[in-house]
Amino acid sequence: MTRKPTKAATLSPDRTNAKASARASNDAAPASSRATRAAERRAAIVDAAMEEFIARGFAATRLDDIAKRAGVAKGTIYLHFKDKESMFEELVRTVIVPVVAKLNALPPPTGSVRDLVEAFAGNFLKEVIGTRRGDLVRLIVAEGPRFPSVADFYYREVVSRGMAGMRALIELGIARGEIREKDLAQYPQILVAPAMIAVIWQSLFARHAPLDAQDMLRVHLDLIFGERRTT
Amino acid sequence: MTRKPTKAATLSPDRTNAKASARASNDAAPASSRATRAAERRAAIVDAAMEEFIARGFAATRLDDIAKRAGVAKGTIYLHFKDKESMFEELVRTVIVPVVAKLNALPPPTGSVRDLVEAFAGNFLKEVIGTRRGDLVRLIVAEGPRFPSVADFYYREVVSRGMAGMRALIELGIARGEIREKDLAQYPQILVAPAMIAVIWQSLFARHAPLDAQDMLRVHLDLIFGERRTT
DNA sequence: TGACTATGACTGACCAGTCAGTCATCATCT
DNA sequence: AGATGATGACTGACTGGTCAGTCATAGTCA
Repeated sequence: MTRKPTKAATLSPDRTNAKASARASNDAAPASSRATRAAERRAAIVDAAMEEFIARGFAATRLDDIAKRAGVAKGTIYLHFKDKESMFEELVRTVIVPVVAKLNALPPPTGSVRDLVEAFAGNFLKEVIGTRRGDLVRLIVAEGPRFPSVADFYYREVVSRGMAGMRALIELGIARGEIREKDLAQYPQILVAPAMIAVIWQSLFARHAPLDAQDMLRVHLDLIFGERRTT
Repeated sequence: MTRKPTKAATLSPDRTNAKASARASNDAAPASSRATRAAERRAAIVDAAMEEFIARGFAATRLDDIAKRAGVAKGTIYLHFKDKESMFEELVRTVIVPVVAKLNALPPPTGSVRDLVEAFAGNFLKEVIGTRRGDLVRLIVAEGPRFPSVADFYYREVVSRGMAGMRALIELGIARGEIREKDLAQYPQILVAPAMIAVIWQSLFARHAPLDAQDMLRVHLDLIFGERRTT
């Protein structure tokens, strides 16, 4: 009963309007090859899906909403993705791969280990904590158990690499005498734990008690490296 | 069309069987008053719901499954809870309240601050990390943004109290000279971060790389209090 | 024009929530 | 004590609505 039969007569105008507004998002891009257009649409779908999945979680997200937000018809989604599930999986891959690429392009180890770690933390603060990317991390924590393939991918590409990198950094710090606690190299998790907590805190409790993540990370690094002497 | 008319004749035996098996779970408890029975059923529903929500998340959980697991008809659930949503909210309250009660029954501050914190960590390790309770924490992180009331409740009852308690402990440690880092009292999050990470790690990555949470917490405490001298 | 792409109405499965009916338990009367 | 009626806990088939996925049709580009 909710479904209106929708006379064929009203159909055509509707379609035209819908299309016009959909196009509005790309806008003024006449020199697009078919392939380029397709890629743009795919990107729009990925963005929209990310937004919706973060806001509602996998199960509660409607493909109709993703389509509307992307300015695309529902059927179009199925030209790019097999089904909802594999869309979610590919989405995570698509968003995470560039981050991993960035991490691999590590700045060459110059200066003290503390400076390195601090640069890292600064980056994380700017690029992850309190951003869409941070929400994605929370989403992975949320959906991980129901998407082993996503959890596996995330572990393989991000967690294990990140841990290895941090461990190397810690070992360097120990060798140079900047870090006292020898066993820390066994648990790089301790180094990154406050950063992860900050990510989660921002999306759950920022409303109740805003957290100065930057200052917290500073204190944490003081704890590990010893208090900073000058400024 | 899918629904079979189900002859009335087959109905009666079915009912009897269903009831028998349902009763089987309580079993050999003839001395139950109406009220007692009702409480037991409610508890069974809460347990079953917890299990299902943890395994599938809120949106993907079917009330039919909860009912089946609890050995109860679907309608019975609605005698105890208004709807799915408020069932979830009450579930979280029901499970968390006893934990809070336990925390309020703090052991009197005897011995060093490190011993106190260590006892605390030991408890957390045993009672939360790698248990259903730990999974519940992950569930709250997962569903929090879609259930502000749950996030609020959790913040009010657990997080803010926990933070206050930890802060007091840290200040005591600083006053007694056990803790160097003065600013730590501003961020009790740093103290508990590795414990939270352990909870999340266990439910996401234990399969790939099991984590010795106990040892990790030991290292973390060494970091804060300085290396243990004896033993 | 012909191949390819996009559309959105439609279908079928699925599921939260309802409610008419059943029956164990309890209260009251004889 | 035993019989009779009242109560409300419990049941599960059913309803109304939702939504993933399909496909006939329409549009677009080379």
